[in-house]
Formats: sequence, structure tokens, C-alpha cells
Amino acid sequence: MMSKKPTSDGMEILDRMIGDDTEVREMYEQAKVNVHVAQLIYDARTEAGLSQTALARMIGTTQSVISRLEDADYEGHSLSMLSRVAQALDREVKIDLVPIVPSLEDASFPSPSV
Amino acid sequence: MMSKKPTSDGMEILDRMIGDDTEVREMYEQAKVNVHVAQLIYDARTEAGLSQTALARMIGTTQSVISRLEDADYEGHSLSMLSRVAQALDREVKIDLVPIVPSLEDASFPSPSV
DNA sequence: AATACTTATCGCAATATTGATATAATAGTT
DNA sequence: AACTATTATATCAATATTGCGATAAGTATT
Repeated sequence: MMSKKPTSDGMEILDRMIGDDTEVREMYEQAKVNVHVAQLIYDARTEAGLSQTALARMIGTTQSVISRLEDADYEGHSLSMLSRVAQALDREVKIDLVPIVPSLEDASFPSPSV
Repeated sequence: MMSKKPTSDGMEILDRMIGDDTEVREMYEQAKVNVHVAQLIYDARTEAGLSQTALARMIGTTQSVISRLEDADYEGHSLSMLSRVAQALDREVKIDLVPIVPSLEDASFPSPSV
């Protein structure tokens, strides 16, 4: 089961690097989304059995663009590009802004060990 | 219960206008996402009890920018902007590319009336 | 109706993303 | 090793988004 893009474990690394620092939170959340989207595109493409070049042609762009989209460090993700990719791969873009529950870890009792 | 942005029922209207035409599909899906995101931002802001000006200041921009984001016709949504808004409103950006099941409505039996 | 508050819209400069080509690097095959 | 296919990176012009001020328009309150 190899679903992760082999060159990047960005999510996990990031998650462990940052605590509750309000200062870095902004950049962190941003980076988290970027890494996630890059992974989404990579997964969708590989599951469809397509090369970057093949996908690029389907949405009317070039291979380097797709490679850039799948780069975990890429910060320029747009919803229009995500839509184009999704449609070519017969997928639907689902987006939501889910409320963050104020503090589950601040409770005085230890969190249940699943 | 008034959660919809009063000036726009874009989603419903769009849904009824388009059938299976592969030609228009591209623009349609794009527009659908745009309308949805605009609504997400509007909902999140109003539920937080903030004015456009107030939210704008929280994320370091101006009121006209927020108004533009909430415009159903706006096509320039970026994930970075969505992240900024989400964070200011204590929300998390959730994104997914869900596979579209080929044809549930093409079945020879009528769809169950819920 | 005047005031205060909120939102919509326009225009334009600043900035960022995209498109595209070329090239390097990696992997797999024969 | 040579060949092929795939992916990563760099650069730059073209395009699109953002920032921002000004202003119009809509709501509510007094």
C-alpha cells in the first residue's frame, strides 16, 4: 500500500515540528493545506494510471506544471486548477471549512488512547 | 434559518440548467466550486458575527477583498486566501477529490424517492 | 432626513500564478 | 550501456489575483 508520494512526508514532519505557537500557526496551516493538496493530486493521478504528461495534455497544460502542483512545497494552489485536474480524473472537488473545537487537549484528563 | 447568501441561489440554478453536456461541463464544475466557496466564506463570517471590514482586518486586507471573495461570480479563489480566512475564523480547510461514480442515474430503474 | 454601519463595485498598481520550453535527474528495459 | 519513459527544476513571458482607495448603494437607528 504505497499511496504517499515517496519524496515527501511533509504532513507528519510538520505536525511534529509545531506546538501551539500562535506566531507560526499561520504559515503552518498554509503549508499543511499545500502539502495535502499536492498529495491529493498525486494520488488521484497515479490511481488513474496516468503520467504527468498524460494528465497535462488532458487539461491543456504541460508536464512541468503538473510536477509543480505535486511538489509539497508549492504554495500557489488555486481552486480553478484543482477543478481542472479533478474533472479530468472524474473526481469532484469537495471543500469545507470545519470549525475547530476550542480545546480537546486542554482538558484536565488525559486523552483516551483510542 | 437563513444560511444562504440572500443575493445568490447560484448552486440550485446551475444544477438545473445543465444536463450531461460534456462541452459545458468544464465551466460548470468550475462555477459550481466558485459559488460554493463564496458561500462557505459568507457562512463562516456571518456565523462568527463579523462584518466584512472586521474580518478583513483580521487577515490583513480590506473590505472590498472580502466582498469579492463572497461574490458568487468570483473565479479567482486561491487556497492561500481560503486558509487565511479559515484560520481567522477558527476553522480548518478540508479538501478532497472524491471519485464520481460513473452513473447512478443511468440505471434502468427509477431513483428511489428518498 | 440625517447619521452611522455595512456591503457592492470600479480602477489600477503590485504581486503571484500559469504556460511553455529546455534540461537535468531518475527509473525501467533490452 | 544505450534507449525510453518519467519526473524534477530553472527561467521567463503572459496572465490572473491581490491590495487598496474611492465611491455608490443598501440598512438600520435616531
